[in-house]
Amino acid sequence: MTFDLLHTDPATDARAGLLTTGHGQIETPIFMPVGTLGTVKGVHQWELKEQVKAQIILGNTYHLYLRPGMEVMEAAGGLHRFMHWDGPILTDSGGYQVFSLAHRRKITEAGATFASHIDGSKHLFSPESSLGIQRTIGADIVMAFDECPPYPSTRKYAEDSMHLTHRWLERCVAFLGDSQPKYGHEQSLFPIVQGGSYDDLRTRSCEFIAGQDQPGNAIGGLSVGEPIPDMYRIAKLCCDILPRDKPRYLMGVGTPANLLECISRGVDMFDCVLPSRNARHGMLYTRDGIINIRNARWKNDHSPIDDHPEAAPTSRTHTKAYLCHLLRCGELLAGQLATLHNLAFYLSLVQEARTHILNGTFHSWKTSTLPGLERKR
RNA sequence: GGGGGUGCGCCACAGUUGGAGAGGUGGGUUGGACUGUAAAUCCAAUGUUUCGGCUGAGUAGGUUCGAAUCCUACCACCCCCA
Repeated sequence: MTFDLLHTDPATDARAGLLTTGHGQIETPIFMPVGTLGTVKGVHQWELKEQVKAQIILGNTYHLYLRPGMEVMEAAGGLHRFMHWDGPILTDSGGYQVFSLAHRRKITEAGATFASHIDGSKHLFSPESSLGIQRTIGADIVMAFDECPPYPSTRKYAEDSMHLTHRWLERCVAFLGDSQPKYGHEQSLFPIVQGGSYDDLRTRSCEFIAGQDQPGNAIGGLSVGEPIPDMYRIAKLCCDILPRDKPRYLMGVGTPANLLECISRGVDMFDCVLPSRNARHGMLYTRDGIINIRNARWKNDHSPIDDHPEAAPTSRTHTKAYLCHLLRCGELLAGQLATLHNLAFYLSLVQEARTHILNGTFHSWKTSTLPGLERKR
């Protein structure tokens, strides 16, 4: 994998780059739709490519390991072939499930033992097993197995957890060095910075992670309930330390405004379930603010969902009243149209940011764009 | 025409051996939440009020200390027979 840093905005730390993987190129800054179980919920792969203009999507190690399981995955020839997606894929390591399924797991030095949320059966996720699974899934970017600690965490917990994540990282690096890709394309490891909301821990973690000299670096443990100013402060602190010549991935972030703020602090890659999950729950993101399309006020509004030229084609041809109706009726097409809308919006927003970075107009564009994004309509 | 059954809140359903309940479940409606997806999920409100209460179980009576519950009449709906 290679990363070409094309331009850095003079007024901010925003960067435009080009990431080249075994399954094609990614223009950064980029937003990566989350496709936990080998599908971005409600959206077909054709639509992802043609309408959303997704350049890379996520899969999840923990979830794909439980279902369909690695026997099926290997027989399918990996996730790209299994789900018929020929673009780049990044897999999360299961580290987020250490956080989100905390009540179902136990952490030891060896790894995290989960009681499956499906049938209660016990499974050990270790740095080695997580990376082994990610070898079988065949993602282009594989994530280190980490502990994502909750917010708030005591300093002692955050520090111990950070050291554990660091020790696990060394095992991830060793395992990857001792194993081979299964499907003939390169797999690149991204280590993950932890350290909770403690600046000195974050600094130490960034230095340790950078020292591993992997193809890219990730910032984890944010967007877990901390105040937004803390998220921004830590994102900046990390970006200031993590190497310039490698992509920086802020995991699990965020709202459209979060994206612009973090792009301006030097983040290159994002993923988040908000645009897809919230879409299914009726929340639409637009340049003019946030719409809860279920609200009574849209019931008889026959204007397009979004008439912006970069909006999803289905958002220009279908009306708010129609989507409101579908959602209230629980129709499957509602989730599809709403998800297409939000993901296309996210991708066009970061693409527009990229254009402005390359043109040197990012700062003023960001300043004028931000207020509209978080308005409630 | 005869017999049987059922009637409550926006709707449906369930429940009641006489000790009220502005209660239950589901739906609808009106809002809200959601940040490396246990989420097409979850939460709240949904008679009226001057926030003290008030009114309330088809309608009108009756029995009773006390009735949504028992009795009578009527009304509505459902089922069976003709």
